[in-house]
This record gives sequence, C-alpha cells and structure tokens, in this order.
Amino acid sequence: MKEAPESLNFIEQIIEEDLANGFPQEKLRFRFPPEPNGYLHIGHAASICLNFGLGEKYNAPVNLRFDDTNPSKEEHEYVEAIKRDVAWMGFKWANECYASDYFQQLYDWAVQLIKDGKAYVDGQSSEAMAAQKGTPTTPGTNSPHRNQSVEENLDLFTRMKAGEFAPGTYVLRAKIDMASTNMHMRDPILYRIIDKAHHRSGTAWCIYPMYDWAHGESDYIEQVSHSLCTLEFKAHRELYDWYLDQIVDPAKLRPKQREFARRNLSYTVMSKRKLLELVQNKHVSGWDDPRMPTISGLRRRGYTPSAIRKFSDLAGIAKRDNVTDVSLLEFCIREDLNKIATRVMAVLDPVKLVITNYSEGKVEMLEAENNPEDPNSGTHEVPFSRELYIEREDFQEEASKKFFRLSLGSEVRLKSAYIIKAESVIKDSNGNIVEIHCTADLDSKSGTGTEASMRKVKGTLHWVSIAHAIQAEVREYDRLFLDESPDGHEDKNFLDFLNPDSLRVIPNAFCEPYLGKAGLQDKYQFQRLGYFTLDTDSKDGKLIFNKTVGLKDSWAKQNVTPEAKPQAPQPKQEQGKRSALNEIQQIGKKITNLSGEKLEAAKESIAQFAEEISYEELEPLFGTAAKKVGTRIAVAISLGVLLKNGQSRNEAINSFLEAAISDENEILREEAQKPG
RNA sequence: UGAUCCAUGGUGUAACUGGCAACACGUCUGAUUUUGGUUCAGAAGAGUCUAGGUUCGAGCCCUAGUGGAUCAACCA
Repeated sequence: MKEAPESLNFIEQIIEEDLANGFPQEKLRFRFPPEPNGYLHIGHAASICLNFGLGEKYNAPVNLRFDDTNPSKEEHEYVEAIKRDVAWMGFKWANECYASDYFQQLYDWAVQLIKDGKAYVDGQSSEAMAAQKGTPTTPGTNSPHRNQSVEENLDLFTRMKAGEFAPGTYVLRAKIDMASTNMHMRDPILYRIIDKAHHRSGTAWCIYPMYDWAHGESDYIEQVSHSLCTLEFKAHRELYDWYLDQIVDPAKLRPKQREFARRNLSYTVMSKRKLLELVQNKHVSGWDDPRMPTISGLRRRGYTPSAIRKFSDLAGIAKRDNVTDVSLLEFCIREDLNKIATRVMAVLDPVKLVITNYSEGKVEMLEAENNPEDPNSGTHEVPFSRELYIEREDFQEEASKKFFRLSLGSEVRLKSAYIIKAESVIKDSNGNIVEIHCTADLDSKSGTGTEASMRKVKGTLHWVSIAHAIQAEVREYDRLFLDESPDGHEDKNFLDFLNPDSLRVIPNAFCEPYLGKAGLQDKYQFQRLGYFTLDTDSKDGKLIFNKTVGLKDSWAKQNVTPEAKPQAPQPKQEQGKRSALNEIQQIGKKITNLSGEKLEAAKESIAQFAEEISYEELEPLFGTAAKKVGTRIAVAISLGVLLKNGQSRNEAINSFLEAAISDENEILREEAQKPG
C-alpha cells in the first residue's frame, strides 16, 4: 500500500522540525489571544482552529488569553461573547488568562529595564515623538530624554504609576535604535497613561502596557511554545524577540512567534473596525446579524460548529494573501446540514391549488420521511386535504419541455402524497392566477406500493394544506456586499458596496404543522428550498425562520437569461481555430518527453492541426521562452506547415528559425531546418 | 526612496531531501432519484509571475526583474 502522508501546513512543519531537533513534545503549548474589543469572526475561526487544532493534534494545552491592555476599547461584554463562541465551536481551553493578570510582573520587568539603562521616560508630545520617529525610508532621531539618568527615569516612572501625571504627558520607551529599518525598533513605547477603569483591574492601574510589551511576555509567563499570529505582526517579531532577550531565563522555555496570512472571505469584510462600523451605523442589526461573518452571526443564521471547522480545515493555512470564495463555506454547511436536517415542507410564495376530485372536508395524515440520508431518522405526519398551497413559481400555464413542474395538462407528484394533473386556472381581473384546479390520481398515494403509486412523473412539488398550515416569518439573506472584495479598493469605501437587498423578509410563509414544535437548536430543510433554522427573535406563537443557505439549484442556473450569462458564445469557426492552436500547444508541452513512434505521431498531429491555423495566430508564440522547448518545437513544425502552404518569409520568421537552428535541442534544430 | 513577506488551474491549498503539477470548492457532461437536492460516473481548466543560470532533470536551488501585501497609533 502506498502511504499517503497527510500534508502539513507550514506551521505544522515548523513544529515537526522543532520536535525533530529535540524540542520535547510535552512542552508544546499554544494560545488564542483575542482582544476583547469586538466579536469573533470567521477569520478568527482560522486562528482558533489552528491553535486548538494543534493542541488536539499534539495533545498540548491551549490557553484562551484576553489581550486586555487597553481599557479605553475593551469591554466585558466582548469577553463573554468570545468565550461563548470558542466554546460553541467545540474547543476547550486549558486556562482562561488575561494579560491584565500580569500587570504587576510586567511593571517589575519594566523597572528592571530602566535600571539596566534599556528604557526611559519621555515627556514629549506625541507629535514631537512622531516627528522624531522618521519614516520607513528615513531614519529617526533620538529623543532629548533618551539619555536621562536611571534615577530620573525611575522617579518619573514611579510617579506615572502613582497617577501624578495626566494622560498623554509621559510614556515609558525602550531604548533600542532610532535608525532601525524596522519602525517598531525605533524606541517603542512600553507604557502610556490611560485614565480609564479596566474591566478587570478596575482603577488599580493608570499606566497600561502596549501590545508588544505585554504580548511576548505573556507568552513567556504562560510558557507558550509557539505564538502564532497573523502576518501583519511579522515586523513586530524583532521587537518580540528583543523584549524577550531582556527578561528571559535560559532555563525556561522561550516562546517563538510565527505568522500566517489572515483569511479573507469573498463578499464580506473581516476587520473588527469595519464590522463595528456596520453595527454602529445600523447597517446590520448587531454583531450577530445573520448576514455578518461573525461566529455569532453564522450561528444565528444556522451554521454549525462542524461546518465552520470543516471550512477552516479545507481553506488551510499559508502565507499568501487570499480571498476564499464563500462557495466553499456554503459547501461546508450544506454538506453538514444535508446529513442532519429534518425534511419539512413550507411554501414561501403561495398559490392556491384545489384538487377537484378530492372530497371536501376529508383530511388524510400522510407519512413523510424525516431525512432520506439517515435511515434511522424516522417519519412524521403531514395533513393532506382538498385545498393546498404550492409555490407560485412551480406552476406555468404553458411550459417548455425543460420545465419539470406543474403546467396545464401535465402531471407532477406532490411530495409524499398524490400525483396530480392541472386542469384549469382561475384568474383575477388583472390576469393573475388565483387558483389552480387539478385532479389527483387517487391510486397514486405515496408509499402504498400500488402500481399507480410507483409511476414516474417528471417533477415533484412541495405543498402545504391550507387548513392546517401554520404561519411563519421567513428571512432570506443575500451577500452583504456586492463586491467580491469590498475593502480592496483604495478609491472606494467598503460601505459603497453594501447590498441593498441583503435581507428579504417574507412575513407570511406557510409551513406544515410539524414545524410548530421547532426549537432553536433544530435544523430543517424546507424541501426544494434550502436549510432553515429558527431565529432567536422567535417568540411563543411567532415563528421566525432564517434561511441558512439555499439548496444547489441547477434549474435556476440554466434558467438565467442569455444576456446575464457570463460568456457570450464564440462563433463556431473561431472556436475551431482556437482549439487547433490550443491542441498544438498541448501536444508541444509534452513532446520532449516522447521518443520513437510516439514522437513521430505527436509531430504528425501537430502538423495536422497546423493546417487549420493562421500565421497571425502563430506569430505570438515566436516569443516563447527559450526553455520551453516543447512549445518551440510545436511552433517550428506548425511554421513549417504554413511556409509549405505559401506563407512568405519575414523577419520574425527568420529570427525565430535562426534561434531554433542553433538551439541545443536536436528535435528543434531538425524541425527548424526543414523549411530551409 | 528603505525594510520585510508573498507569487502554483476561476478560488483555496498540496507537491517531504530537485524526478511526467495533486486535492477540494466552483464549472460542464451523463446516470440514479417521490427534493432540478443527495449519491454515482466522467470532463474541461495550470507549462507553477518574467528573463537568465545551476542540473541528466527545477514549481522547488541561484541571479536579476515584475507584480502584490505589510511597516511611521500613547490600537491590537
């Protein structure tokens, strides 16, 4: 058996390498370090799955650490939301940690830095410091306070902590290198004064550590072995390491930071700042609006943890910029829901259907499969009667043979019920159909095993009995933005791309009565429509369903109007020609791998295809890179054919052949000499 | 104008120390189907950004370009 080693992402490769170099596996430790200033989104899911996935894979602890070093932006509400989301995704953290728990240790280390002459208090304005910082292309200049005495720095820093100074008046800076090409090394700030109560430490502190100072040291305190973050922190790594250098005990584990590319999803935005803007400006109903790419939004919409984990798994981890197509996410949720969702019937846009040969007042309870994918899922009852609703778009008075649904004179099956035939329609004064009259084949009842019940008909429709239907509100969602990459345009604001039709509310959908017992956790498939789940806005007596995702719909696809179709059909002749050239290139690709009869056969077929192409098509290929010998051979053969057929020599031809004749490839030389 | 990172089908990722570019989504056929879903069978689509070089052999190594991203918050 051929062993197919599962391929590792580059982070896993780094860990495997460390392990191979003697790093003890039991010391592996990871962390997921969100700042509690917003809700988690599908991009965070990548990081969560990476870190916790690594924890599961190597049986290593993973901490949930809140990077709460800035009380002016952080709130307890976010802490709770984040914990809920991570837990919902099915991960268990080893410890719940807070950077704020390390404030004293961080302060003590900072004092040590001052004593070591590695940090100083700067009392300049932020503008002055920014000016001294230089730019990425020009070095900065030293602060006038850079060489203050240790005593003075200590005194100032103590008084900063004591609350003697106003916010913005003093900062503690590391003394590194104002001329570094890395901006983060130009005497970065360790502490600033913030006059705000912290969600955990309250008013115990008025100086707060900056991210860089807190993060690496927190990793060190927790003995995190691999500190994984997104690529925008790459430039911070040098500082991360510098800070560690100042305080690390060689006997203890020294964390290392590695960076991966953040995951982007098409037709949405993935920055907390922008998501917050959507929430604050009421473009959505909140962080958990089902259109949001947040974990809580996806949950409310009906996504499952396993679908999100599958998505993270399929999307992978790498270092290049990416925009993953939402269709991958949709694939993941459909795949999961197909296995678990209970099949029911609901009509969103109803038209009345009367079965004229079915007794008035008669009601039958029919049996409907809960889930054909799961033989153990059982059945439930659906009431059937003379008057039903079907979907308006499932009926056309006259239809083409491609339309598998109901039309006058044609037969369809009503799912789990009878085969019916449309006989006539009743219209209102505007010509709108208000009723469809049909007859049922009363021997064709589903599941009876009669010959009539086994008949094959073109289509199957979903329906509900009018007398028994329960009403529900249904919310259908479309992409929040109309552009694939709404924040990818320098000249335009992402809000310009908001989709005005991202929410469609159907106030009165008709559902089969079974849905009356729906609970918030239940997943349903409204047959032929899509997957639905109860929204948290639902109350007793008021059902509200969210459409999680539609079923794949190949009918809708082939039904799009010709002008809406992406590619205009090419004229036939053109296509023929193009494919001839294409064939030549295809054969050429592999020609250097061939020999003997196969080689001769390949040359022959190139020559044949060459009969169909024009010189104008071929000429661009003269510029083919020298190393692509196969293509050049194919071009030489084709050119030979064209010349034989009367193409006259020109400079381009001559220089191409000249180069070919002096090439080191024998086949190419041979073919290039033939026309001569 | 500097530093750093990245570049493989439409999209996202693979290709272990160089050996005929793979997987998934998407797209398109066909079969099955009481969901135009699912399932099954199959197809198209990439010379791995460009040009050189090393090598018997390069997506992978080297050089030079090109393109994109990131970096100058008392944010993280």
